Amino acid sequence: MPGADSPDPRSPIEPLASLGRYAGPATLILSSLAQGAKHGYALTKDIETFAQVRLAPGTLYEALGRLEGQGLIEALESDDRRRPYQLTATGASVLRAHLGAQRRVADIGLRRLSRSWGTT
Amino acid sequence: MPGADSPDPRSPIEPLASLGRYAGPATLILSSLAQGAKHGYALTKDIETFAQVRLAPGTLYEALGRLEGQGLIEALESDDRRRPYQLTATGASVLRAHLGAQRRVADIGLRRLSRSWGTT
DNA sequence: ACCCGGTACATCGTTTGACGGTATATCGGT
DNA sequence: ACCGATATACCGTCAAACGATGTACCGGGT
Repeated sequence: MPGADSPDPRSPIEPLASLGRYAGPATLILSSLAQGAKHGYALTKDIETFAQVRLAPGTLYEALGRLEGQGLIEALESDDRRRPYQLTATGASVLRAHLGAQRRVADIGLRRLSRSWGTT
Repeated sequence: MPGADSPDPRSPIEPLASLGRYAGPATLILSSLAQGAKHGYALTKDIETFAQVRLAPGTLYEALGRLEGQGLIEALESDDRRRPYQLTATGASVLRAHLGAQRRVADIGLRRLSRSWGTT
């Protein structure tokens, strides 16, 4: 029986997040921008769609500021009130390395899981 | 050095971490335990090996406490001074869901990257 | 014309996780 | 006996994540 008598399963098992502070707003933003330039609000929506994660406005805009300061993204000047950002070459290579590592780690974990906790 | 004309590339592009606060000590710990029960120090070493991430002692033991409190892992009584932990059934299913989601997101990001920033 | 909800961004205070340093103790090898 | 590796615990600090709040503009419906 899926342990129901344990101390404090504080949240009901949401896939991402739910493991303490969610790890990667930055990763999600960069992954979204990998598709093409977007402004903040569009990022929120896109991320919500492809990752099922809702970033709080504070999280989003603060992360954008940081990523820009690190040269991973850059702002495009806007015609209207929207502030679009695009990935820089550095950003793309950092993201590639990061996602690669993340994917390798996830694969290892999943392999270990099926060995000891076989779904099969 | 790579990309030196941007504002503040604060760290030199280490694969994991380097994107602000690293996201997933909890994930790493659970993934390590998916292989079998381990005590704290052994976890540090294993994680260092399979993920190239060095968890600070504080990070490790505090995370262990939280994970136990959430019923995702449980302590085994020890013969000596080591405190081994093992994954619970809940922990295994949470981990599986999390790694699955993480892997899907990573795949999407990588696919987007190769479309717009072709590695090929 | 008016209102309302969606779009869009900025800023602030609080919480909490990540981190590293320090302390402590034991064990094995030389 | 010493020293480094093993092993855990307990801090204080810092920054990131978050939600709330505030602002403002735009378009559609009534």
